[in-house]
Amino acid sequence: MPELPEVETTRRGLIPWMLGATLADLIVREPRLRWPIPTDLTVLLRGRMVTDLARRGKYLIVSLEKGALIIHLGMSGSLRVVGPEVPPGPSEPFDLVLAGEPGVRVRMRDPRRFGALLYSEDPLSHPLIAPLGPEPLEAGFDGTYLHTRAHGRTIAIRDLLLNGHIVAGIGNIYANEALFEAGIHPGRAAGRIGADRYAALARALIAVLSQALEAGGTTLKDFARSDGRPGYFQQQLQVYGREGKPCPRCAVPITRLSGGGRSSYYCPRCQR
DNA sequence: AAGTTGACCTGAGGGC
DNA sequence: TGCCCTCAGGTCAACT
Repeated sequence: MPELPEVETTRRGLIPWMLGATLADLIVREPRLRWPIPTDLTVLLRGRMVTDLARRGKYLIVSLEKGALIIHLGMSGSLRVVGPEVPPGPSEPFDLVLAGEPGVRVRMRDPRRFGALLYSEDPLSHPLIAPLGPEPLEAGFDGTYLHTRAHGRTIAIRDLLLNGHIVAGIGNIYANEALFEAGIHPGRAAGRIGADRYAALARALIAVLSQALEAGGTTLKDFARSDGRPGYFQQQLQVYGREGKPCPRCAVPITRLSGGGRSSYYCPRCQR
């Protein structure tokens, strides 16, 4: 589920609660996520203060006085701030309990268990974080960068965009939306797209991600902000999930290409 | 090296 | 109502 805008929305929602707070406890109800939650983590974390809350791609990095937590929401994850009186549901693997009388906690919900809670002394050197490509909403990302990385490659441009080692934080929704915006067919070989079109694609990615962020992300099914509200960007989706519906630009029906895992949605007329 | 496929999981929705 | 099938926002590991 959560791509860059959803993870960033989550980060912003958590900041007022977590920044400067001390971790009183970690309650693990289900350690079997994508990687097991380390067994000694609870003891390790108690009493440590949160000094920073950052995002890298789709990863949240909770920096502590010493070390950091790395959290990934997988396909179906979300983090919510709840009081101690709220009973945990069956798909809620852990709570990060904040120190202080009310017993406020950050509760992970993750039905498919593709998420992760890991610990690292040096998160930026962690094998999951270090190889990530540039942040699309920061300096250093533009059409020239994409064009260079795509040189000579036959992989479909949609799949190149999904590779976090090329550019961080892009998932299937925003890859499809940006390709529509830029008028590029999702199946086109990445190495056969010119510099000018990569410039348009980089601009489209930045625009789509920024607009989604403003809307609080996209909620198709599972995603909730840290206060429980949904995102609203699904109302602005142009092609994703709109198979058979008219292209907003030319009214030709949107095509869905499944075959091989994740679907591509595109306008067969506007996108080449 | 680059590209493709399978694997990890649960839950929802459609067809019969 | 219920069963079976397909599909889903991610991404690593193991293949070719």
